[in-house]
Amino acid sequence: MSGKPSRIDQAYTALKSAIIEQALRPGDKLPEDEVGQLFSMSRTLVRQVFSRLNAEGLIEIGGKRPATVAIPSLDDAVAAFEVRQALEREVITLVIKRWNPEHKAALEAHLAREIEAAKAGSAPMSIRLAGEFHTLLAEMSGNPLLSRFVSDVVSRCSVVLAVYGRPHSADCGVHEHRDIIDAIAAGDATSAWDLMRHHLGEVEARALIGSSEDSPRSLADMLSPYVEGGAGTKARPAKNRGRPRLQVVKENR
Amino acid sequence: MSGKPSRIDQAYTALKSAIIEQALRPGDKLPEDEVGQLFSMSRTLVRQVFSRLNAEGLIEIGGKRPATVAIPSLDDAVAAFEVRQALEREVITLVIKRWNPEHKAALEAHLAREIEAAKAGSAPMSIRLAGEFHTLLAEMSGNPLLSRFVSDVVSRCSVVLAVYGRPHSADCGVHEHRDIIDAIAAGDATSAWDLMRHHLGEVEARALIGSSEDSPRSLADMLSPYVEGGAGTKARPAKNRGRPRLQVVKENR
DNA sequence: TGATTACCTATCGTATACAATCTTACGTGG
DNA sequence: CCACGTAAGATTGTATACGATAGGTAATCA
Repeated sequence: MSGKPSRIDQAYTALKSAIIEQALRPGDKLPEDEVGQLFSMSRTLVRQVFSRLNAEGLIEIGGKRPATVAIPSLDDAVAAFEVRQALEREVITLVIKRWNPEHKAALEAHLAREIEAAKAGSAPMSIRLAGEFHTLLAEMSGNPLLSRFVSDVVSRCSVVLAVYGRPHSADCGVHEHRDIIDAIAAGDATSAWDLMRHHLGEVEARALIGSSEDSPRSLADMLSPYVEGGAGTKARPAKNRGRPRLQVVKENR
Repeated sequence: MSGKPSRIDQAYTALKSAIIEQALRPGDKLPEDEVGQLFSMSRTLVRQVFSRLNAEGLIEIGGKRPATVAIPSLDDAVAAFEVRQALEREVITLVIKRWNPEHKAALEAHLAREIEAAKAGSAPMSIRLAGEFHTLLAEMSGNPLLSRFVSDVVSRCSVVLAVYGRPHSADCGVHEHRDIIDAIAAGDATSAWDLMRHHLGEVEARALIGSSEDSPRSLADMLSPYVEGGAGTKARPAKNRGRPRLQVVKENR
């Protein structure tokens, strides 16, 4: 599909995935040079990556402190779901308008993967796929801008879930995805809207207390599955050698 | 209001204004170091500014050529207005829900400025105020994320107008703004939606042929009203002196 | 022993330096 | 006169260097 994702894109995707799958948790610190070493790039590029992540509300940068994984306020959470409702409503309208068999096939395939992940009990995978269901739907709207906005707001909602959601219940109602697909396939916009509203309401309702214990690990450990090559312990540009000083960066507060 | 807008913010605002008011026209080139000299900052910071402008679809960066003011495709244009409809519908819903006298006063004041600008025949001012009416409304929704999205999409629509719109007709129906305020004040969501839909339809309808003549000028001339201090001919950090080599950068193609 | 202060390290903000690549202009050959 | 190849210049991509500042740590004093 995409010819050559730049290193920036790779790091961006890796960090985004790590945050959404909750390998990095809200409040975790992300020092620029450490991340740079992990991805074998200079702070200049890390900064660009951070800039993008910040624009999507996934991390917070600015005040000369290290960047941190975002901790959305309750207001932010409500706002995100409010906007999400409006956007996904439009998505449904457009998808129904442009509905075709390929769309159905793609959604069915995705749903199958969701079910599989749920059966396997893979929480990170489930979380990721649940979000991707909505971005996939958005892409079918044929409106790239809408798609971008939805992707953005879905990311924000994922972080909200990480902060306020119950630890593990993020299977996001695969059932409900099933019903939404059917309603869209039937061309029934009204009931699809209702289903989506109910579905997002359910997701939002999981915004309750969700204190999860802290187990401090190193940034390298948390990110290693996402770094190309599997770890940050090789392919460094022959500088700053020795033990890479990857220590506890986890924020315990 | 805001304590200290950083130099980055100033440059961002200046360039955004210049683009929206069509002092910079789609296709115009924006070399990093030249812009940096105009705003007395290094390319590093210019890059951050460009990154933000790019995220909002105002300029295009990337392929190792100079950044250019964006030229949205027709598809982009349609997409922007589609999303805008959905977002502004939600705005109306929320504003009605939180309606209070201060909101009315602020909108009336803004409308007065719009009328004044229209009477004075100041096209750039009119264009800017017409857009700001919608962002102002969005801010009253009390949802910062929605506000950001609306601001983003309104910017995109402004550029679309610059590319496809008729040269001067951008007074954006002050009348219609009047009616929308009234409908919201009356708490009549349905008719406010209709009015907004019609209004945006009108704006979108101006996307016809809009060939405007080219009159090559220097980037410094085009931007000088937006640079703090009024011109880029002073306060440069004691380097690269002499005549600043500001030549024709206008893209004529 | 507890609070306070001075220092010191970590980390970021900004500028600059160097390398890669595209654009443009010019000269040469058909 | 036009097409094409080559070289010079302009412009961006990436890395590094330097200065500023916040936060933590340890030593000091009551």
